[in-house]
Amino acid sequence: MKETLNITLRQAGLRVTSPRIKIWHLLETLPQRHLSAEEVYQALREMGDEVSLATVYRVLNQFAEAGLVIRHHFEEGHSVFELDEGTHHDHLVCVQCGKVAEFVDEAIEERQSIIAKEAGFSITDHHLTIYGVCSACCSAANLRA
Amino acid sequence: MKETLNITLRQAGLRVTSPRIKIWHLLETLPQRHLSAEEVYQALREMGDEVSLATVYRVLNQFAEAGLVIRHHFEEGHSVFELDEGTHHDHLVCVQCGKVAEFVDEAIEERQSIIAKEAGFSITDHHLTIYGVCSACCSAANLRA
DNA sequence: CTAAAATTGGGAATAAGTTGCAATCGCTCT
DNA sequence: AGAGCGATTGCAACTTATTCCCAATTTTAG
Repeated sequence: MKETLNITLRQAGLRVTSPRIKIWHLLETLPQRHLSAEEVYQALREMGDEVSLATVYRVLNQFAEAGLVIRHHFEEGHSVFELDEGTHHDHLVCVQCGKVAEFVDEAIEERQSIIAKEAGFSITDHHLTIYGVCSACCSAANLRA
Repeated sequence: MKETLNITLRQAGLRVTSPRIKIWHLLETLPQRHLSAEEVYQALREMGDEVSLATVYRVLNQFAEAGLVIRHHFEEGHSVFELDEGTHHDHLVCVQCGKVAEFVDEAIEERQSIIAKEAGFSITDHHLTIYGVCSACCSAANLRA
């Protein structure tokens, strides 16, 4: 896996540096797949792998540029990054706790192509995000009420 | 129309003030339906209707809260607002010229509800945006190539 | 191992949006 | 129409998210 990263970085024209390795490793191993720059920074700091915040931002931008990660703009006022595993999916975001779930729906994908074609658009990308309250937060709200 | 606004504002629990009238009027009359707070501020200033930027932000938030406008988070790092004409729609954004087109697709809407239900989410909102190159920009690109 | 080029850290700078507060305005009651 | 009170505004100071600047350090080709 380490080899893979070296090669990947080189292909992207990026030198293999400690911050880049740490950030990549974090994204690869953390169970939470969707992280903000700040969260990446904190997570690294907590595991003793200090990387300056400026560098976290720079590296995430470079990774995004190189297509290694995907940047999302949910409704929170900051970007969220996720490793690009090559498998496209859309998102369900809990507006209460911020948790993110993923899904794919062939029917929707298909309709999108049709719509774009009808409008004369040549699709480059698309983002479908469903916002709502997750089951956990729903129950919590009910208890409180 | 003026009466309508008065009533609408009252129903939202908002007093009928000059900034709110100006901003509403702007959103109603400008051909460009999708505006950022900054753009609203500039447009007003250009037509001699000064409203402080802080107030523009406050009013747009209140309008959004009251459901009079819809707030979008496209990929630009700032919110854009659009008058809510009551007809839900999603967006096609040209990544070349920035033009925004709207569309609705019942099949997609339906699938979304199903997906949310399956995930135990209680939907509050959703944004589907298709990014691509519009026909005009496509032809332009072809001519150049 | 060396030097040039890339990268980093840290703080200052910027952009977008929010907030505290005193002055002003809109609305209700008379 | 006028008074009073709470809502609203403008301004400036403050967040938050992110980028920029630059001296010091690290990578990598040779």
